[in-house]
Amino acid sequence: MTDGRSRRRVDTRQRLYEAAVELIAEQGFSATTVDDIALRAKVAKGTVYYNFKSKNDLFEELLRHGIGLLTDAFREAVKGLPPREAVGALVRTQLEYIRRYRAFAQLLLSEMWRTNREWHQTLILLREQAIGVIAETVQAGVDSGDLPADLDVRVASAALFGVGLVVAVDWLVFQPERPIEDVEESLLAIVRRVG
Amino acid sequence: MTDGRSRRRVDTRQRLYEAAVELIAEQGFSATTVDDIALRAKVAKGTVYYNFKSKNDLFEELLRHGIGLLTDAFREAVKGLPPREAVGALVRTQLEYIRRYRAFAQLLLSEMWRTNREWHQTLILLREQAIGVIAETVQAGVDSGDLPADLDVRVASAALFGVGLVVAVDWLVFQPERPIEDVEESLLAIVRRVG
DNA sequence: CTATTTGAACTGACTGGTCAGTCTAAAAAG
DNA sequence: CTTTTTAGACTGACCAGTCAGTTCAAATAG
Repeated sequence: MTDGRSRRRVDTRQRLYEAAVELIAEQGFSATTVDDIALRAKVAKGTVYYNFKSKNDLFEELLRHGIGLLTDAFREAVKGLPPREAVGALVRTQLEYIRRYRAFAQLLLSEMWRTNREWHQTLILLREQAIGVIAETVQAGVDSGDLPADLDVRVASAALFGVGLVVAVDWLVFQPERPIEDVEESLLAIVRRVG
Repeated sequence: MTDGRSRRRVDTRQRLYEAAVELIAEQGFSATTVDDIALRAKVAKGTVYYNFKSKNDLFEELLRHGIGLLTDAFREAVKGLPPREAVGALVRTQLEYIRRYRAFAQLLLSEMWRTNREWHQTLILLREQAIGVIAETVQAGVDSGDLPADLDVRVASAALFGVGLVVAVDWLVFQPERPIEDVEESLLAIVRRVG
């Protein structure tokens, strides 16, 4: 499990993830070649195909991996918090995540609303997963009376997720010099109605 | 060029725009081939190259065309309106625009925050153009005291633009059966703090 | 301790297909 | 007449995926 062999393999896969995520964030999936990815990961092309069954497969696993980290962070952030504070915690967690995994967030923003791609079904599932955690929190808020009873939980949660993504990525791409506090404040100001 | 002598040519270009925008919205720029575009536009491949100097060029002109329409609509919408109502009018206009030019909005959402593509500079300029109109309105609101004086006009305008885009496209892609009124309401609820 | 074996991990040249862009000659439109 | 469109063959670059061969690290034997 953790002997030298598999440690090496895990390491290689990690390097491939990192190379792929950066390139795809910048150029998009189709414009990124497997040779590019291998080159940036400092690995032979064959190694990519030893570790993943196709370019598509690499990308799907990448999506799973990245969104898995995000939903874990969400769950951790709201654990034991009362509804009112929980929504704020989700926003801060998302922002923190996007700052840390900037390239992944950029990639997600670009590919999330694309239909007609092989991985679209996977993405729908993963989206459900992430928004699901938000929805639980929002629902708890509605139940406890902290949030308005007529709030459409599904729509509000999806909007919350999308808004955070777009505002944060816009910040990273077009105004990276602004401190994160400003962005957090803007985002919370926009979202205060819901949260 | 557009003075009636070439009505036929304008028509062909329009058909090419429409074909390209749909395909690129679904699949992305790189995954869309020139042959596909020509086929869908019911035009010979050579005609594409008679009208545009390259695939890239076609795409850039498409961006200019689409964002031009949006900024025109923005300007028209706020003409003569007091600041308070003007922001609401912008939101409604953007939503209306996205409903009408769904594919273009989807494409914009996917390509807007991509760096390292040939058209990135063009996109920055066009973004400035659209957000500029919003910023004028927001600034007028701040000046007139309708909006808080400490509001960062630039950030707020960019957020407004991005939020509208992502919420509307999310609606079109994932919940198309919902009536537009719901979405407008959600969006206005989210944005009420700013507008 | 050193030598040998094993299978997992990795390599990179190669293949078959795809695609942007070119070109032609001729037809259609205005 | 000129401008625009057609049909489609062609080229050269590029690229996903393959595969026969190599390296490596750990296990086992001597």
